[in-house]
Amino acid sequence: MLARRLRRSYSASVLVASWNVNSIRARQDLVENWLRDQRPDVVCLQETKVVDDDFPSEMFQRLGYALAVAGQRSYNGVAIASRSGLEDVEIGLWDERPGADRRLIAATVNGVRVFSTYVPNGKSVASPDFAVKLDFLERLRETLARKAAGVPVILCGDFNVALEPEDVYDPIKFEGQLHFHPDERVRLERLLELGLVDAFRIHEKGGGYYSWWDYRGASLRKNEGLRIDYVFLSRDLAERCVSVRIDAAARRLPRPSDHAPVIVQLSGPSAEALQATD
DNA sequence: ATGACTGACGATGTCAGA
Repeated sequence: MLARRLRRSYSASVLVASWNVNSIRARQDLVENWLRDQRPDVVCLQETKVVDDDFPSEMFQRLGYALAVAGQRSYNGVAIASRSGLEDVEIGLWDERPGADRRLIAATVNGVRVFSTYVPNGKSVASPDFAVKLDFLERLRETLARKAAGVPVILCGDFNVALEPEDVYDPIKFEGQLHFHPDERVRLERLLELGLVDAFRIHEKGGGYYSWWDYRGASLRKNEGLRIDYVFLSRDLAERCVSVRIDAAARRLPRPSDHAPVIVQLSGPSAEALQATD
């Protein structure tokens, strides 16, 4: 507690996390323990898999988080939790239709526009779902261009795309396959051309760092994973990004999500703007 | 070997995930 007060008082640093939890209800205790341990200021969640009325809101309230949720029955679902308040919550892409999958939510945290997104998996490159995935990435780019131009942005989520060969455990095997097909990588690169930076790559250029490992077989033990969960920062915030880590330990806990959280630490004036006022 | 696990829904299986 003292250390946290000191950090908050003197180092002006905030933690922003993104985590595909693969069902917030199945993961409620694990997430609560993780939040108590890591104390992130802002958390973007994906694959909550629950309608809004059944979201475990009390747990987040108990821990001091304001909450914005966009869920649906069985599948998908995104949320943003913040210890610094949430304003101007918006659900969906800029041209969202009623009944669409719940895959995007945005909220403003002290002047920073925060997005939590769950990009469609695509099923396989040959599937019609792959075209839906490409279309979602394009419309996500349009949404950022229209709704968040010129303001500090944190775009978090499970993008279901590995950007670089270093982001897949076997780039030769994955080339042209789902999660590492040129069409989806180009779509994501175009989105980043709006002026967004992959926070993880600010400080780490090497391979072997992943955010997802298959539940099946020995994927985790052999570190055969994919880095498909990202925190993207607008340039002003990227300049204040002190550290980024993927909390692979959370993937090794009992009954884990198949995704690990990504945690970004920001310092400086923008961080102060994001900071809790407690 | 389009498999292996896991969760939701709601049933003793099917779909989706990545």
